[in-house]
Amino acid sequence: MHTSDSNLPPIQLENSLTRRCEPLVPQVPGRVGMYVCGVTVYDHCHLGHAVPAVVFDAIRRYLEYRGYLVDFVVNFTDVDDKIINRAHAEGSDYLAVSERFIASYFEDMDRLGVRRASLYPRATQHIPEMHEMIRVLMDKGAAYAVEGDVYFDIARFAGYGKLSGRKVEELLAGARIAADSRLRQPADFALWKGAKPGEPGWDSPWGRGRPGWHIECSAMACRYLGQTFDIHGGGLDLVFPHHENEIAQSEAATGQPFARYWMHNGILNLGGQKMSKSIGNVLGLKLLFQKHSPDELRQYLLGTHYRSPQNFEEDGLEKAARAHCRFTNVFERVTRVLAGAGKGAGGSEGQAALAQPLRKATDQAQGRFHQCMSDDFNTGGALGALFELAAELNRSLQSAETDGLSEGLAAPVRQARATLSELLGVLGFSTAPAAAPAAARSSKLTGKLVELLVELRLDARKAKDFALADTIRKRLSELGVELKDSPTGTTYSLKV
RNA sequence: GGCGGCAUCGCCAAGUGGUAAGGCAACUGAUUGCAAAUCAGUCACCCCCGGUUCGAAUCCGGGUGCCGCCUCCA
Repeated sequence: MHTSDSNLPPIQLENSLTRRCEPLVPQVPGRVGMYVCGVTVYDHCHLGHAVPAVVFDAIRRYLEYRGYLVDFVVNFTDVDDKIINRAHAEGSDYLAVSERFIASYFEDMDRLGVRRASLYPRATQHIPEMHEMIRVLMDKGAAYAVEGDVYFDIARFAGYGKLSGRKVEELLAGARIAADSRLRQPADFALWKGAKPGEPGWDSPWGRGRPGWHIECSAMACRYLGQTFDIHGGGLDLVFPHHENEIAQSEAATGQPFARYWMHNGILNLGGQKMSKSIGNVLGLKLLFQKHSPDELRQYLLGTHYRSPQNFEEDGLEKAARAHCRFTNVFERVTRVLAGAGKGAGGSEGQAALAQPLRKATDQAQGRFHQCMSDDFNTGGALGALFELAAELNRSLQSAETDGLSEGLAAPVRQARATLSELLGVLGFSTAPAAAPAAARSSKLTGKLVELLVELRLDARKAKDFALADTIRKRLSELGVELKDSPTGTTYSLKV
């Protein structure tokens, strides 16, 4: 990994709390504490869940690339109404449900190439920490118990509304909040919910019950990252009430600022509405994996800025897949040309003139990549820079493909490939020249069989039996094997 | 109703004061037995109306449209 390089632009990010772009200055130099809201594990993940996962994965990777040590915490909400309901419906218990979907979550995220966070704390394993925070809030008079429930008194926290821009007076009116006469004001929220019969519960000073939704994040973030930490992330849809309430209860309890920077990813829409389980317009990841590779999904998700809303279109993933092909193609090509390097000495004259522009393009791409990523993690712009490098690399390879690669051009070509590969890696793509060629991905027998057909087809082409050659290519294509002829031979690739 | 966000080529999408990156699609040409890939070329005055400025997609005011949140939600 890189160490800090003073030549690189300082990292700036848009802070939801201040609504401004601010330089990232970690509390502890060289070290970033980051907490991102994970999922409530009551079902499989859909594409909407992949947005923050992939986005913050890329952010984390970039921070580490820049030399920061990142303490990255992602929570699981493993007890709540939906989990309990599902358990009831299945005749199992909440643990069985949450365990199953935590496993499913890891399965999907691993496949997506999301690097594991430093820690995945679960709500039910941090009941004592939550009790302690609630107790402090009670002692300070910021919380009150009613019939086994404990509520946070928003009137006792002066900063309430500072994240979401809401005014307490308006919340007091509480247009859409069902009036609960037991509450001091309608917008007070539960820290602890008394357990109803048949519900899971934990003993507490206020009676048997379970945690409110917001308290887990406060308790676990403080436990692992400290009362004040650097970055708190999550979906834009969590700003209110979830994150607002996290701030209120944490800061009321500790008297310290909670997260210093808040980052919110835009929401993925489908059919003009948020992709959401309750609306029913979701695309499950497991389903998408049948048609698309992890890199294609990542290309789609990182093609747009993380804060922008993204509207899912029918052919959106298809386009992203085609776009990503440019990278896989250029890597294949470089590998092929490098393998044949030295075989033909021709073209050195013309190729010598290509070396310098390629070096320059490599430097430029690197510079632009950093410039974009430093400026609030502009992955779309960064990808644009990488496409330009890919194009320059292709340009350089034009003559080398037929005439052989000259000695002088080989070095900058290797350098360009290394840079492209490295920077794609920073964004979390698995595309890389070293990545197993198609043949190695398939079972040995499949590879040998395809090679056999390619050989037979080559004989046919030599014999000018193009009808047979085309039939072989067409039939293989129908089976998901794409053949590509080039001056240096035929290569093939397997679809997904 | 309140609070936020967004509006750039057919589609996706960068760009935050100096006359519009990139990708997909399309068209023309090169290459190819044909494909694919690749290269070259073509393809936008930035939702509307005012204002500030020598100069605005970029700043200010006013509209319009879409989305999110205010209930569980990435």
